[in-house]
Amino acid sequence: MTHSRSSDPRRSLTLRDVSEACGVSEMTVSRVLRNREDVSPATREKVLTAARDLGYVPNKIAGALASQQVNLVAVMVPSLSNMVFPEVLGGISAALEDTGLQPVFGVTNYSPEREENVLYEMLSWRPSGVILAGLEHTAAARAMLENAGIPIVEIMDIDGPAIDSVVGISHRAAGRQMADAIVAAGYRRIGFLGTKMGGDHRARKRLEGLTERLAEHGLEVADTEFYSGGSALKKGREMTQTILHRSPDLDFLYYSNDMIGAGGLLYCLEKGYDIPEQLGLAGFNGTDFLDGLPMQLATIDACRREIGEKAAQIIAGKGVDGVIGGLRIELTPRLDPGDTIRKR
Amino acid sequence: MTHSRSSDPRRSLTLRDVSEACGVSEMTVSRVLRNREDVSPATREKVLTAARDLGYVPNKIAGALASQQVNLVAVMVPSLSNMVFPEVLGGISAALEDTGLQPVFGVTNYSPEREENVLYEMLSWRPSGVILAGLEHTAAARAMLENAGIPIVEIMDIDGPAIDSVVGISHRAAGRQMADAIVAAGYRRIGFLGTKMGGDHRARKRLEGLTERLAEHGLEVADTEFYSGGSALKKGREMTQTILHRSPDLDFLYYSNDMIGAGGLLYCLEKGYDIPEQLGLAGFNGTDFLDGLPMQLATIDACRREIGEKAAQIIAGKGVDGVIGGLRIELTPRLDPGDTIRKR
DNA sequence: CTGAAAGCGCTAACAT
DNA sequence: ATGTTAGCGCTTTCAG
Repeated sequence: MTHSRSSDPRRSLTLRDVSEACGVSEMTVSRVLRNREDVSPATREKVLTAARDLGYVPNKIAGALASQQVNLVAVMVPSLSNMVFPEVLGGISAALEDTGLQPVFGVTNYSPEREENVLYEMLSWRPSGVILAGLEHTAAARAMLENAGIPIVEIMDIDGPAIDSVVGISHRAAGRQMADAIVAAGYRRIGFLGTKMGGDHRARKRLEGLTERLAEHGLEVADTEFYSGGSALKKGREMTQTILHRSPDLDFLYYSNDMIGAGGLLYCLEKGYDIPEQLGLAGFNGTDFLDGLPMQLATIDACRREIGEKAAQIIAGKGVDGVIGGLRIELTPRLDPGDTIRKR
Repeated sequence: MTHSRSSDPRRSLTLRDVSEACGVSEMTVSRVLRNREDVSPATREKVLTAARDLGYVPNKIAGALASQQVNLVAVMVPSLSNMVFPEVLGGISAALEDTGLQPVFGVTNYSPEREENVLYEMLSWRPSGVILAGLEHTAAARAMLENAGIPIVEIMDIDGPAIDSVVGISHRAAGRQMADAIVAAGYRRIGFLGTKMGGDHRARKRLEGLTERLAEHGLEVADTEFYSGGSALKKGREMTQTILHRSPDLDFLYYSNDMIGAGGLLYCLEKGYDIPEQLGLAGFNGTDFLDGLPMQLATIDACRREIGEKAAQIIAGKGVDGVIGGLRIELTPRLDPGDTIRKR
C-alpha cells in the first residue's frame, strides 16, 4: 500500500496537488487563484487549467487562518417566517454583491438567549462584521459585540442606545404618526391588536408611541387583543371578531402587522362593516405582497430593504454618504393610508 | 513601544491568553473548552473562570484547520421570499439542533450559475454536508458535489436522477393527482396559471403531470397564463381576469402556487363566480398562513418542513429509519380539496 | 490527568 | 515574475 499524498480518496485537494500537477510553486499557484496581477499570463494559464482539471476548491479555512481575514458577514434576524426579514436579507445580499463579502444568516426566534448562542457561534468564525436586529441583547451578547473589534450594525429600530452603528426607523415615531393620522381622520375609539409582546420590542414601541400621542389628543387605546402563533391571517380574523364583540363601539383597529390586519380586513368586509367610514383599519410594514386584497390596507412602510442595504454598506466599509463608523441612520417611514382610513 | 502579545488591542484573544491568565497549559485549556471529560474539576474551574473573565471566544477557523472537522452544513435554496423555503429551513434547523451541526444558508435566485458560485464558496469552507433544492444543476456544480466527499441531499423534487440522497415529493405525481381530483369532480375545461418557468422545474413538472393525466382522461389544458415578478396576490388576480376574459368557458383554474391562487380566489369571489360549482380552483404548497381566506383554497401539501427535517437527519448521519447514505425518500403529499373543488 | 511537539493548508513578508 | 520561510491558532498524537 502506497503512502503518497493521494492515497486517501476522501481527502480534498490542496494547493500542493495543483502545484505538482502544473509544476509551479505553491506560492504562485496561490497567487493565480487569488487573481493577483503579478503572474505571467503563461503561468496563470497553466495553473488555471490544472486547477480546473483537478476540480480544486480552495480551502478558505486555511486561507482565513493565514491571512487573518474572513470575508463573512454575520447576520442575525429573529425569524424568517415573518416576511419582514427575508426582505432585509435581500437588501443585505444585494449590497454585499461585488464587495467580496458574503452574508451568513442566523435565526434567533425572538429569544435573547438564542441570539447570544448564535452570536457566539458566529463570532467564533471571526466574521468581518455583524448585522443584527434590534437594540435589546443579553449582557453577554453586548459584551461580545463590544469586544469583537469589528463593525456592528443594529438594524430595524433606533429607539435606544446602540453598540456601534444603527440603521432603522423609530417605531415609537411610527406609532405616533399613526395616532395622528387616526385622530385627523376623526376616529375616536381605537383598538390595538398584536402579538403577545414578550420578545417583540418594536411592536411594543409602536404601541407606546400610539398610546402616548393619543393621550396628547385626549384619547386612549380603548381595547387591546393579543395572540401568539398560528396563521396570522386567521388570527387576524379571530382577534377582530373577539375585540369587536367585546367593544362594538370601536371605530378604528390598529394591527401590529399587515398580515393580521389583512385577516381583520377580510373579516370586516365579510361582516358588512363599512370600511373606512364606519370602521378604520391599519397595519404595519408596508408588506407589498398583500397588494391584491379587496381593499388596500393602510400601513407604514418599515423600509426593510433599504435598512438591509445601508447596514451592508456600513459593514462593507463604504459607509453611507461617505461617512464611516459609529453611524446612526434614521430612515423616515411613509404612511400609506390605502383604502382603510377615511379622508375628511 | 512594547511588543508583547497584548500590545494590539484589535487582536482577538487566543488560547494562549487564557493559558497565561490561569497558569494552565494551552493544551489543557483546549480540553476544557471542548468539554472533554479528562480534566480535573479544579483545573476545569480555573480555566472556565479565566476564559469567561477575559471574554474569550474560540477561533473555529484554527480549530477546523487543525481537526479537519467543520460543524457546518451548507444549505442552498432558490429564494427566501417564496414562503416555501423558510419552512424548509425551519425543519432543517430544528433537526440539526443538538447534533452539533449548524446550517449555513445560501440563496441562488433560481439561477443555476448563481447556485454554482454559491456552492463553490460554501464548499471552500469544507462543510460536513450539503442540502440543496432540486435535481437540476450545472455540470460544474454536479462535479463539485460528486467530488466533495461529503453527504449531499437534494430536496423538494424526486423526479430525476440524484447525486447522492434525495428527499422530496414527485411533482409530476402531484400534477397527476390534481388532474384526477379535477376530473373526478366533473370539471372539463381546465386552465393553468403559473410562473414563467425558466428556472422553476418543479412547477413545470406539476404542469406536465397534470397535462399527461388529463390526456389519459381525454382532456387537455385549455388555456394557460404565465407571470413573473410582482406581488403574487395581485398577479393572481390579474392573470385570472385575463384568462377568464380570453376563455370564459373555463370551469377550473389550477395555479402553480397558493399565493396566486389566493389572488384568483379573491378576484372570483368579488366578481360573483359561484365557487366551486361554476368554477373550481386549486393551488399548490399547502401554505397554511393562507388559512383565514374567505374560502379554503384546494391545495397539495408540499411537505416542506418534513423535507427539511429528513434531509438534516441524513446529513447528521442519523439516516432515516436507521438507514444511511444514498437514500431516496419519497414523501406522499396530501390533497386538501378545501372549499374550492366541488363534491359530487 | 497534564504537557510538548508537530502540523492542518494556506498566505505575508521577504528573498531572488 | 517566482520561490522560500515562517507561522496563523488550534488539535492530534504521543510522553510523562
